[in-house]
Amino acid sequence: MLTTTPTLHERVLAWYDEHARDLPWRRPGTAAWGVVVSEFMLQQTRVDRVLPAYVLWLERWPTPAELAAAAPGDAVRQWGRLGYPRRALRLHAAAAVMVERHGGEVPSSYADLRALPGIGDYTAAAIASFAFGGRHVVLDTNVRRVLGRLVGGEALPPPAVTRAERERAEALAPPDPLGPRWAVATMELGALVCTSRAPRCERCPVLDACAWQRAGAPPYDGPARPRQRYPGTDREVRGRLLAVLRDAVGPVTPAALAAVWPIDDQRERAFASLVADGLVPALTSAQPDPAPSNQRMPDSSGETVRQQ
DNA sequence: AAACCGTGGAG
DNA sequence: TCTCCAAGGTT
Repeated sequence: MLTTTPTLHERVLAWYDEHARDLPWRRPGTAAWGVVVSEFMLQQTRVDRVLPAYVLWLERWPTPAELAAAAPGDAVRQWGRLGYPRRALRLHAAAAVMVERHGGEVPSSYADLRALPGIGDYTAAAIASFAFGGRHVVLDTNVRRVLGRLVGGEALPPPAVTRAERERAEALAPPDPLGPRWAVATMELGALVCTSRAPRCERCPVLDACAWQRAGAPPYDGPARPRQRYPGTDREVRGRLLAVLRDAVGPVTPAALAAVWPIDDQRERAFASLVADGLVPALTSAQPDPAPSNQRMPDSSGETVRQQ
């Protein structure tokens, strides 16, 4: 019988068929909205942390319309400690646009998706591909790393997406029959095998074709990657303020906020940025439950004030 | 276009 | 322990 050696594409897809994780947003029948929610949550957040949050979110808001009808503050609270809580506000805003301009449905085209708040190049391509079967170049950190090693022969991709990377990804897009699965498969390969720190090259289905491996797996030598500091920065202060505001059952006193960080001007600056982002307004707007009026609530100018 | 925006787990 | 960084987006 006639056998031909599998192509690189076929090998990656075969690997995916055997090793892909069973993630809820990949299950057949998942609504586009589920894909949207998963993609927002997965922005800079690992799968294992997203899983429980994803389930709870969809139980509470199974459709864009239901989220859009909720208060933004509820979205931020439901977001919990996933991180980057502006994503919760943007997801809420995106749901509102879906209701207002797309009949309550998730738009299927890349252009319409790209126009929604919180959706950039990657997320638009991902939703269009995964939820609607479109074929787009999906260039996330995993794909960038996989292609960078496999084709480019480099340990890690440069700090920002380059044109060369995009052209390389387009050149490698498989012919039609393999379709949009190429994107998920390469992402999964990057997540499980071709990892950033300690790649499991023994398990790689295309090890023999890897330019980086062939070159002896040289270390990264590109431009310095910006290191993200956290301790002592405004981000840490924001995080602490957020935790207080998010977890508060009733009104929040200025003293409770002050207790979070001892440096007054830094704390006030962080607070002001939370106001500007809409996070403080969302978290301190009148709740349906507790009685309003003379509650002491933070204000936009400083942290000392009361609710209207 | 460089810097900023949370949080937590892995190595 | 401490560093790195994780399905990015926005300004």
